[in-house]
Amino acid sequence: MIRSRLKNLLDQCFQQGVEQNLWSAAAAGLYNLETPKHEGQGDFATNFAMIVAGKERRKPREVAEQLAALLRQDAALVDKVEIAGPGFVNLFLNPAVWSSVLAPIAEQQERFGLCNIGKGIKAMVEFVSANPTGPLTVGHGRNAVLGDSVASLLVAVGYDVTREYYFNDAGRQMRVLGASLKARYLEKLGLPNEFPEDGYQGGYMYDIAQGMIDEAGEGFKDADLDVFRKRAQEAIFADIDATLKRIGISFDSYYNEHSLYENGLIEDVVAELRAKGLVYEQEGATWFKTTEFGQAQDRVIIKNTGEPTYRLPDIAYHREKFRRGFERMINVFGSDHIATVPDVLAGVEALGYDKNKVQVIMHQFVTLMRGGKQVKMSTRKASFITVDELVDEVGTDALRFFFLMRKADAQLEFDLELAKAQSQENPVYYVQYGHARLCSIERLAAERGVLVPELADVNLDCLRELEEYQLLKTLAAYPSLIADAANDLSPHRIIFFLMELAGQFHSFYNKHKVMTEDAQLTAARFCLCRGIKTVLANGLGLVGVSAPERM
RNA sequence: GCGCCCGUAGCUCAACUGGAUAGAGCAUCGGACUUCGAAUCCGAGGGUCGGGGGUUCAAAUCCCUCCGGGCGCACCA
Repeated sequence: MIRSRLKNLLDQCFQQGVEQNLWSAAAAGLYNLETPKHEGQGDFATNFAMIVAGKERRKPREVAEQLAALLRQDAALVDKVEIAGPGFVNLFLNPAVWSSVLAPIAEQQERFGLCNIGKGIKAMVEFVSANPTGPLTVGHGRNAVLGDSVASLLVAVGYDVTREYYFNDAGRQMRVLGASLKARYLEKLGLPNEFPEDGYQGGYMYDIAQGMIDEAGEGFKDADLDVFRKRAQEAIFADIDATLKRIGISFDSYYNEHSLYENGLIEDVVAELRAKGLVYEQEGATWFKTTEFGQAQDRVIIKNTGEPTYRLPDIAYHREKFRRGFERMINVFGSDHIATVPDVLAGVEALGYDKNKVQVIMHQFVTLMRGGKQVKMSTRKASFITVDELVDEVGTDALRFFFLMRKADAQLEFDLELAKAQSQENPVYYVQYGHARLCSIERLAAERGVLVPELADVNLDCLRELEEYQLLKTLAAYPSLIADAANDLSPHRIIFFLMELAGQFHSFYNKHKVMTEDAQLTAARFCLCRGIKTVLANGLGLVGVSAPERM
């Protein structure tokens, strides 16, 4: 790509300078190549001179002059070099260079923008991981979309990605769930019942109870609590699965916390920690010396009841991730789970694994607004908005787009009323409309019998307008944007890129005709449009939003 | 009280991870459809980057401190 060609040139010049004793090798890898914000500062700029000068106590502009002379050698690529400000070296590329981006797009199509910096390394993205106690809520929705898009990004840059859902269908939580269902079941039959104090109050419990009545009437009235637990769990999981499918998410594997017990992996971890002297007994409980790993206090891993706390299975689970051969593990958590992270990392470290291979994406809450007032949500109480309800209101595309519009560590405000009202002027439509428009141009060309040419036969030098130049530049930036977004685990960058590309296209469209009197120019613009269409479709696909041909 | 996150235009958010004159979208005001889709475009106004110190050629970005908001701080998950 153009950027990497230029980066190579810059590195070459750096080497040449070292060989000619213009500067030492001290600044190797420290300078960067950036795209300036303002017109007139070139297509690219480098802080090279300031970095080198800083290392050697020289004047930046003097270094800049030397670098500029070296860069000017490649006249095919570089048109003009200017020194500006405190010592920036601004590079103006030969205009013809930019249109060269259209060839790889045409050639690679839906693969354009992908790369292999992941080198097939096994990576896991663990997300959602909600226990089956109720439908997915808005917070889960953000987690799901974020995790899925991060996984897609890693796939795009060449990792071998597994999407995993970790859940627990045992434990106290689930017993309460079973008891809640039984109470609702009996209630529906008009029989005496006892709803648990901290039971699950959502209306979905009645639905599941009704299902049981439809199936067997009173047949379950003397059934064991466990039967109810199982019924509830299965029904709710099916529901969660259906919701996830609706928003285009599927998992490669599900990992049940309970299996860690069945396979004796929990005891293994305790035994191993004990052998390392990292565990002790106190007041009937078993403690893990997390203070040895920089924490303020030790933590209980087995309660005096003999039951492990959540930490122990979490640690065992992460050890399994390592044992299964994952080199990179990413966990997507809501901010309310932040406290669990240091404990798990301490456990991983204690067991002799590299904790740096585990990365956590922590996203802040979604604050749900209704009529300017915040809606408080709780899974247990009936007052929550589900992902399903959101999809009903705004659709999958808008939902995914909205959840990705903010970086993970910022809170996300979701105004229901606005989301409904905005269904016509939603930002997602802005991008999709660009794609639909491009499709429409092609349809019209076909109707008029205008030949859409092969790229090889087209003279791209006629793309001389400012808008065309900007579009080509943006298209050329797409591959490095994907790499950066993957590197930062920041899918929101794709959203912003798409809005910019769509915006540039809309401006271009309003100012210039694609189909003109000039056959050469028309041909070149067709090629440009196809490039834009491909990149829009690729970017939308990466974040799981559709690219409609009509709307 | 302690830990993590956030504070940028009236509102919701960006800012290529330390770069040059801080940018978009809503909202407001004013323009553009007999011509490839007006779900669009063009223009205008709007800022002590929460306050204050520091680090250096360069700070919204890093460090310290204070203020304000969110989330945690269990032998719940």
